[in-house]
Amino acid sequence: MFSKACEYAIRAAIFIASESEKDKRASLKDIAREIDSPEAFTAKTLQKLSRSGIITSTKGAHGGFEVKGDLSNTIMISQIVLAIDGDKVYTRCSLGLHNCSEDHPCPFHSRFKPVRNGLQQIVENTSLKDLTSGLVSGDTFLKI
Amino acid sequence: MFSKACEYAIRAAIFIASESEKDKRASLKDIAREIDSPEAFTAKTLQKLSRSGIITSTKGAHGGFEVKGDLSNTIMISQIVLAIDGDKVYTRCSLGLHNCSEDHPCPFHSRFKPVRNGLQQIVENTSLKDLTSGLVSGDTFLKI
DNA sequence: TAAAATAAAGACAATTAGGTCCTTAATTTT
DNA sequence: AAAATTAAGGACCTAATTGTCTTTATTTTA
Repeated sequence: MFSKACEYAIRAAIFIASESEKDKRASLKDIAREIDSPEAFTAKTLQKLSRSGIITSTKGAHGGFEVKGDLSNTIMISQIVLAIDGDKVYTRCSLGLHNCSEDHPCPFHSRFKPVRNGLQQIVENTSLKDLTSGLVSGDTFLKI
Repeated sequence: MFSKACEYAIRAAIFIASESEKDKRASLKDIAREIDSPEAFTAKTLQKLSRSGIITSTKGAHGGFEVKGDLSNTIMISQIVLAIDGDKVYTRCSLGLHNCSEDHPCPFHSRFKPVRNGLQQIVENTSLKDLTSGLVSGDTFLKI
């Protein structure tokens, strides 16, 4: 579904947002520990999120990553997915046809469409903040 | 979503079923041509389908692959997916947690569940025959 | 100003997925 | 019986993804 990089990115973003709510920056080391991900690889995906403007990074002592302002309310999960995996999750044909469309559908097209659209709706309508609150309340988890 | 191998398997099965309806066997060469897939690689996935009992194969001149009896009515797409990709499409956590469950959910769990279940329902309730009829009638396509 | 702490960046390595090739086995046709 | 046709199987190759390591740049603290 999502690539590993994207999975790490979403989990990392949730952790970073939860720290940002406490006005703390999250260091790469802390992130990797809290989401149980490979540090250097996670760094790469965080760089992409940073370049996409979803998070900001600061070097030096007490540096790290943060979500600026109360932005976590307006950042949608779809933005993270788009930054890392592109839009292929929503657009790709389930049977791998290159030109699958309403006009030229694969045999599975009409049945698969609701699933794909459902996924798209959910990632577009779920904010980073939505996912952060469950973590903060202790109802959801980022590792194991 | 599905692996390439699984995409080819589903497309191949649909073509084979459409030929079986005409009491013809489909040769590997024909299959690869009709679904526009790499021949040798497709052969591997057809071997898996064959070992799983979903299709049967016959060697020698005028041999090839077929769907026996009127089985294409009782073969569900889920069986093909299971034979090639296993059940991870329905079971895997969207954020990659190893033990994600109702008791220990990832932040995306509750939102993602309907999508995953929707997919499962669709592949379990769609038969090979369902997908074959659109092809036979010319309404759906297996390539490009 | 020097040292420490941190992210950025690029080169590299390992793993997995996707794909090819060649030989063998089985069946049919001649 | 010999030749032709087809799938099976194994070894191999390639590309993409995932992951590591080392150096550099930036910032803060001592």
